[in-house]
Amino acid sequence: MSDLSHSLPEYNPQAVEAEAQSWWSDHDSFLAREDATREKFYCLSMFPYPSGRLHMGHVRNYTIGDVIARHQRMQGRNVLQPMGWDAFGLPAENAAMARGVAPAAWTLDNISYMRRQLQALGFAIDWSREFATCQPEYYRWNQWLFLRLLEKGLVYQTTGTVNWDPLDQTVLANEQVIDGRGWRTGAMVEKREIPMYYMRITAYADELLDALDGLSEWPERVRVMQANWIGRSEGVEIAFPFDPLTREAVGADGVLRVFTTRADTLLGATYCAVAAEHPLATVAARTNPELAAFIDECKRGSVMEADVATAEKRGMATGLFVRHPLSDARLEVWVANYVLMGYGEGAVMAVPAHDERDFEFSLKYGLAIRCVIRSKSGAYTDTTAPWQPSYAERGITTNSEGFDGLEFQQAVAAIASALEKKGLGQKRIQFRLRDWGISRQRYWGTPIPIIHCETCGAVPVPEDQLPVVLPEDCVPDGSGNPLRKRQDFLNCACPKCGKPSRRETDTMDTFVDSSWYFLRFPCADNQRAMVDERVKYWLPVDQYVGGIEHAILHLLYSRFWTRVMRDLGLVALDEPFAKLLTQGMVLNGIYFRKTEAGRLVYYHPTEVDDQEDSSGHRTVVLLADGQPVEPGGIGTMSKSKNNGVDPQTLVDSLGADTARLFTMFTAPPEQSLEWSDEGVQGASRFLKRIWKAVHAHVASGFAGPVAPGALNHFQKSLRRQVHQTLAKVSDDIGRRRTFNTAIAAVMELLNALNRAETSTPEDRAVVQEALELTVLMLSPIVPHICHRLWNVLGHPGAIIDETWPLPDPSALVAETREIVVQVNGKVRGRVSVASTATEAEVRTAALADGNVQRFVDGRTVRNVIVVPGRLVNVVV
RNA sequence: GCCGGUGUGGCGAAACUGGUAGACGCACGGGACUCAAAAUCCCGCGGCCGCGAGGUCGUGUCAGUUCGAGUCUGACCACCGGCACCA
Repeated sequence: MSDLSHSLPEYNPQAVEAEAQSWWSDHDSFLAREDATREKFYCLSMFPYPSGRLHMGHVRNYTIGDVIARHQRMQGRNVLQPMGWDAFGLPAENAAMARGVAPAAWTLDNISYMRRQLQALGFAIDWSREFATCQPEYYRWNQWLFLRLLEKGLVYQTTGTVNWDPLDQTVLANEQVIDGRGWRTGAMVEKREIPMYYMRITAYADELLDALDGLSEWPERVRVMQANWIGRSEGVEIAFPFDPLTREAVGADGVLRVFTTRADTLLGATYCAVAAEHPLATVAARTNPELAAFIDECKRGSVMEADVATAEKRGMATGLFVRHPLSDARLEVWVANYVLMGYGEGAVMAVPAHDERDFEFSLKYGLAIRCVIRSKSGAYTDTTAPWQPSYAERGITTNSEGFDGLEFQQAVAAIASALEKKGLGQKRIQFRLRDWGISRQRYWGTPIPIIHCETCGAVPVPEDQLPVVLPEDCVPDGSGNPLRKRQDFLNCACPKCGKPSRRETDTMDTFVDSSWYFLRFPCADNQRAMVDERVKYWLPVDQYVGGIEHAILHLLYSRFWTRVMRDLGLVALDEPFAKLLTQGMVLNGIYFRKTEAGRLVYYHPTEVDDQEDSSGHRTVVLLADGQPVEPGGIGTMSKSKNNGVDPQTLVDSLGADTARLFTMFTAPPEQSLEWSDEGVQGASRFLKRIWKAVHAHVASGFAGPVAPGALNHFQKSLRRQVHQTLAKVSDDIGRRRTFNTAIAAVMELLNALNRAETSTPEDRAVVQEALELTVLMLSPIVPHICHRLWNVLGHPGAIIDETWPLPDPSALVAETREIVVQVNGKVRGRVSVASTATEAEVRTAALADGNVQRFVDGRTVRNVIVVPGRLVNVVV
């Protein structure tokens, strides 16, 4: 064999990959055609934002999708795996500012580069269906559907809060606000209320929540996150009537409405708190400059929920009062920064004894604490200080006038009905989910099809004037939306009265684009309709693959949008994605130095020497100067941390198959994946081993078919392993989607094959069968090398058109089994018994084992537990 | 802060239904081949005790359930993802 190996052809990934790819392209292998007679499989990976080059997250995402698609194809399904581009968005505008190129040109360049990269990775994509969301042929349907929803009242206009940079006079995205300041100007960011369009996703809240139960093929964690996001809660809306003083200030009679899930604690309310944007706060601020200043300050804060929730609790009394709806006590109204205008009524009743936030707030400002719930478990008897989580438990009402001694449910019911009688409250369901604000004050997006006329107001663009085409030659400069300076875009005639009018310059959230792109792939060539009957054949998406970071927003919006289209009669579908796989992030080491100015400078892992000596002492130095660098742990590959790995370099050096194999082998798909250059080498080494094994085998001629009856013990046992591996790999790829364990099993098999005898024709027949099955099993994962090796093994056809093999059941039968013997739960021996052995025989054999006897000897056997085919536990 | 996840050798991980902890790979150590190196092939590789047979401890921490717990329950700690204008 060593003589032969010198003459074997070398594995040259570039040549092998180019050959396979041109075969696929010459034969249109990936073209998907509708065929009602065949079972379809729509395999979709989340389309990329064309940021410039592929990153490892893309490689991982699309390899997972490709493995599933190719495996399904081999199982005889009619597979559609399309690709498109999520082409609108902020990075194009940032690149435009940095380089002075128009976002359109930048985006299109990126797309053509990244398309070549995807092709070089050998993904089985049907490119005939490709589109980008920045093409008018696509986004016109965003506009069309927007107008349909406007008619139906599912789109409406109201004000929304945005980050405002006072120097640049522009709206900032959350990521453009750094420590409360504009990223370019450094000016303190303000909150500003501006008119925006909203989609009424809350109208579907119940359905979106209930349908989660039916998504049995979605990861549990995604369903839980979505359910919490929708956040249905049953509670009571309570009206606190204005005190005479408040009536005077407001100039009218009225009530302060709050929503609470804890109506049982109503008698413990000692004050009310409203958000800074609440009308009562505005009224009070008119005559109170100090309060006005405080409200102003609150409005300057971040609009992000995380910031609001972690900010120190602050507040100020308004001097206005309301009356307790049951006790008629006078309660003061406070403005508090922990009350969100966007949830419920923008006001809460504060029960310091039984709510942690209210408790903290009342301690700080010396407000009354009134305990009205008695602990069922006896965890506490009063709630004065300090806070314990048990204070918020549901207990028994006490100190609550006529409502004492009731359990949670009864208390809520009794108090709600008392309130209802007085006309001061009723049971209500509240969702945490808010309507979806889709207006963006940005250039690179779908224009909102509205015309503003001085006489007629906001007028929808008539259908025959769609699409409203976005001019593609603008170069944003950071000071507001460049569309506002484009007279040719702005000026138009009012569709109603014909007077000169102005076009809306806001564009749509890019989540609109990604909320229905999967419905467009089946019919991307249709210029007359948004979707057509081909959607019925391909949808739902059978397997959707994408990052866990999309678990809530993108997936929820897509589920909403699909239902909206269903209700417009456009599709006959509730849920767009039958099965979901959320892949983990790709991580790499982080290294940095702190400059004298306190700024962090990040170094790429390849620029750093990171070593640990035998005593565990870690030395990290920069290769360039030998001076120390700080290790920053491990984190998501990103530009900002300078720890990304360019897939292109890897594909150019070791090949696409190595890149694919490494990402599939190193971690299970749902977990995060740590980059390792040594691991990549290992993947490449494995491919070389397979290459060599196949060539070495055929170098001495092809073997005949296996004759199972003629095999000796060793041949049988090897063949059993081959078919066991096939069974495991089929299950791992097809059901469990644990590609890492599938690959590990094939590696084990190859190790066994390399040790196998190859002297007799029977030996060689078993090996030939094993190599053929190995190449078939690996072909979805490393398709290029398998394409070649299949031919080398003597098959004239292409492996992509082969059928997925089935294990031979007769090969799986074993004559003996090894049983583990434990004494008191500790392994003390192993015995080999016939597969057909009875429980009594297994038990006898176990007790007869020498080492087992040592531990049993002289003690009483109390119990013997026999787990058939696995182990025996002797309890003494 | 809230919601979700993760935690196992020097490292990435495996153990799928409560039943042999560490498969497979990486790194490392030893050997073969070589003038030498690389590549390749073979062997070893959780800690401690023991010449060995074997023993003993060990799955983030602390408790619990069980004949038996990485797996189930409760409390806690650390890290990661999302939090509505990044996509």
